[in-house]
Amino acid sequence: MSAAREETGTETLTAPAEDYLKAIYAIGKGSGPAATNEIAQRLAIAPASVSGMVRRLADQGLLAYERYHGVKLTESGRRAALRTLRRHRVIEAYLSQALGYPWDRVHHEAERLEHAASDELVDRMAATIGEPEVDPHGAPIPTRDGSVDETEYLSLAQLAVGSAGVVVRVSDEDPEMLRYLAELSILPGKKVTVKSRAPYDGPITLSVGRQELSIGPSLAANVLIAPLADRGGGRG
Amino acid sequence: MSAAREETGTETLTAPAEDYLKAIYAIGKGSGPAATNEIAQRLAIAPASVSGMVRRLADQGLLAYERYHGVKLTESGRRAALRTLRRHRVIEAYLSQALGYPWDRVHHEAERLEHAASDELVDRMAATIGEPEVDPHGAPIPTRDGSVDETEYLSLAQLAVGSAGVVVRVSDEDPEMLRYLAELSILPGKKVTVKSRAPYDGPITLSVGRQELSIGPSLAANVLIAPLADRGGGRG
DNA sequence: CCAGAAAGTTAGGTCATACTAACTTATTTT
DNA sequence: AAAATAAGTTAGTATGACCTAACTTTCTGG
Ligand SMILES: [Mn+2]
Ligand SMILES: [Mn+2]
Ligand SMILES: [Mn+2]
Ligand SMILES: [Mn+2]
Repeated sequence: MSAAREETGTETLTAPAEDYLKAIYAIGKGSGPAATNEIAQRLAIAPASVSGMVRRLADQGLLAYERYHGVKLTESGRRAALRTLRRHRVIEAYLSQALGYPWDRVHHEAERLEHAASDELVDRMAATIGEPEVDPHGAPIPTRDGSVDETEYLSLAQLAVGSAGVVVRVSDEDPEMLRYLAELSILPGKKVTVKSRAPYDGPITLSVGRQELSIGPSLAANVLIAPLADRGGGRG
Repeated sequence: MSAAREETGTETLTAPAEDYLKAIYAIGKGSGPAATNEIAQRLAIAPASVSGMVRRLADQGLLAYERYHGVKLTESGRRAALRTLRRHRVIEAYLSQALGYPWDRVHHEAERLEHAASDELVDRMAATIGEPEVDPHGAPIPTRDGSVDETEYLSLAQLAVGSAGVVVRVSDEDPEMLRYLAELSILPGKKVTVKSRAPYDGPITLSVGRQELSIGPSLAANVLIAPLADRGGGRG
């Protein structure tokens, strides 16, 4: 076996490479293999381009790649992904807490800064705002040494009718959605109770605080919940 | 004249393009033309590569380029250069003031962040630290609308023996030099008096506060001074 | 189990940015 | 003013990252 250019140590990754690794990590959280098409879709890139990039990343020892069968992160790839994820989330938290940046725009800004900020800067940011454990959307921040809370939560769309939970996390990419969630006051930390769910992708009615409201299932799918132990938490 | 692709508006500049524009601005402060070799040297790039890049920037309407005779910034190029310079210096000031970043390392960090930070972020940073007018090395920060103080100062190497001045600015790129200057307490705002200068590039003796010290001319050339009006300020 | 659909790859471009080597133009020196 | 030197450009190559079009492999459902 003619060993390809293995990881020689810490050759610096390009911004696109870091974004690929993050995307691959996000798909199947490092467990299952990530499909070319899904990577392509997440990054808004043609599948053909993904094939090419994936080969390069595999040559660098960051991915295990089997032609026609998707990719998985290697240990080294996972470390790199988590390093970028930490940067991204610390930056989001810092922008939000230290600079009053609105929560619907931190993601876009962090998406570029994550590739430019040094570890030292990121650590200083984290220290300055008191070593936050989650970003403004509730996503857990990996630690310096590369561990993360990988708890999987139910989405609001999966929560059983009648049960209650606390919003732990919302998806962070769509500014318009974030503004709408804030308007409805569906925010990390808020307690919600599912009142009803209409069939055939119908609206979900819930109470947040003292208000009652009704949202569509695709919005609900973007809100993750930690169930409060009362009336069972499984899918309804 | 077959008009090349003129500036169509605000096509986003790449990081290398922004660095070229900054370098060209720094050479001859927008007045004289910048020589290919000098651009190459500042950016640590081969002269041949500069020829290529300069042509592309000229095609974008950012430079006036005459083959074999160097380049000048156009109005649009100058604006772009000052936009990047503002980002760079605000970032340096912010890192230093808000995050306690040491002054010998802010430049390196800002050199990357300047290409990733949005105008909004830079403006928030500036606001947070009270709209600074100079960066940690004393360089003036361009305003949002693109004006800068372009006062030219004498260097400590040019200051007449016997005359005094205030350190306004030191060059910012070499961390080791910056640490040494801090050690000698040659810092922006400090008053210095030139006591003597030995011929043939000999050491320059000066007093800073109550201490007397002696530095080489190449270090002195990196320290800019606002003369205090007493015993004439011209070259000695 | 096999045809059609879906998924994925290769082939062949493009663009930006850099390099070295070879050449051309400009400047300086004699 | 010619020769020598310095400065600058072109030619040809490489790499990374993207694209579309055409092809191949895998999956699926009848
Ligand atoms: Mn984000
Ligand atoms: Mn990114
Ligand atoms: Mn600087
Ligand atoms: Mn830069």
